[in-house]
Amino acid sequence: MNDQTIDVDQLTPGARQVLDAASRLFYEHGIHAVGVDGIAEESGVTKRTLYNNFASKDALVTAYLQHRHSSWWPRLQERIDDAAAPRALALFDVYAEDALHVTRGCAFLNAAAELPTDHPAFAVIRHHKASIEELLARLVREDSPEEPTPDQLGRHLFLLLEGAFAHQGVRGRQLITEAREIARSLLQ
Amino acid sequence: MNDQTIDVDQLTPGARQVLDAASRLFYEHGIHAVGVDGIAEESGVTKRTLYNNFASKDALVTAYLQHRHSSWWPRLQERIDDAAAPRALALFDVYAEDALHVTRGCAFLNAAAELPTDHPAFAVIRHHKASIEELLARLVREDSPEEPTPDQLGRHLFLLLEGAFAHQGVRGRQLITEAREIARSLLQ
DNA sequence: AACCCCCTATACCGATCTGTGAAGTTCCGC
DNA sequence: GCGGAACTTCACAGATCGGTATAGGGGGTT
Repeated sequence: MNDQTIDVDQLTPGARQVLDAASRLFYEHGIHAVGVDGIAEESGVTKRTLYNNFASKDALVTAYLQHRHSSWWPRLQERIDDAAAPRALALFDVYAEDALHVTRGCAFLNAAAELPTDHPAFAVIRHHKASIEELLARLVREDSPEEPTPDQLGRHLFLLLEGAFAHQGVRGRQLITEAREIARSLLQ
Repeated sequence: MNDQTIDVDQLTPGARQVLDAASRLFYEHGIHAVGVDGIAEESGVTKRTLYNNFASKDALVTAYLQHRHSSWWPRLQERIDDAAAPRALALFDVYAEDALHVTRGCAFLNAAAELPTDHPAFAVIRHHKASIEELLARLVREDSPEEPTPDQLGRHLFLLLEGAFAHQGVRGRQLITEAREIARSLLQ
């Protein structure tokens, strides 16, 4: 399924440093505001090493989002597995915890705001958001089988979650806890 | 209140062309992806004229968002005035109509994703979003006085609206109509 | 030993970035 | 017809952009 995911453990040390530095800088300052010179300097590696490991800046941007998704997703799954019904609230909990260091909102929506829709990374963005929406829909179907319209409830929770997350960089992190409270009341 | 708004009618013709072209390009391609050379070329004026009317690219970015808010807000108010209760749904209607040409989601959230938080335009972004949230809260208080927690319902609608709008560039425009349907059911 | 891979350093490419300088033109109100 | 605002063209500055070139060092495998 995820044939494109980045296996961090098999990256060369230099490549790992490049990806880490690029992730920090892209998220903090935006993609177009960060140059490859800055990434190389921040990662303690020369541009030659950067281009030995990543074909282009665009490829590095794609790897940034792929890695962000593929390292976060198992952590979310773990929290879902440990949660009691309604497990959908576990997503809000994870987002609320992340909010302490994820101070500029959703990295995927931020990237979508900057990239052309035919950029290779755009497929990663769509995959990430579709995964979350499908996960919420499944959790609602399984945990609230008496619900007459589980699909609509799933989308309802998705909009609450993403609305709060999208505004995190503008409004701050209390919005996500308010969204969780609203979601909790919806799930009885 | 709005001492910083741009009065389009008293801009010089060249300045107006610059602002229009910059607005198109900033929204379509992002702020950092667009250079002043491209804005000058697209607007049919020279860079000299651009800098005679705007102190810097940052000032032009700020004017772009100020104008976008100050030209859209009266149109929204008009629709609110003409709407029947619950008037909050009129916001969803306006967003749904805008979606036909506003294909890359919210210009203010997109800008917030690219700009540093101390950029002058960031205050415009916060003002815009606070205005919408306050408007929704007021409409709910006035139209649904029987509601036990009108503030929470207002925030609930805000999150639905903004969640759908934020995803418009990724998921397309049917999400906003689904959000409207959910909002309608919440308002009975 | 030879080889290969990954790394280093430094210099360079053409293009583009924001912003400025100087000088000349068009148009409008007085 | 004059002044001035707004415009034009052209050139340029200094920096930075993404990306490449050359040359060599360090360590592990065979």
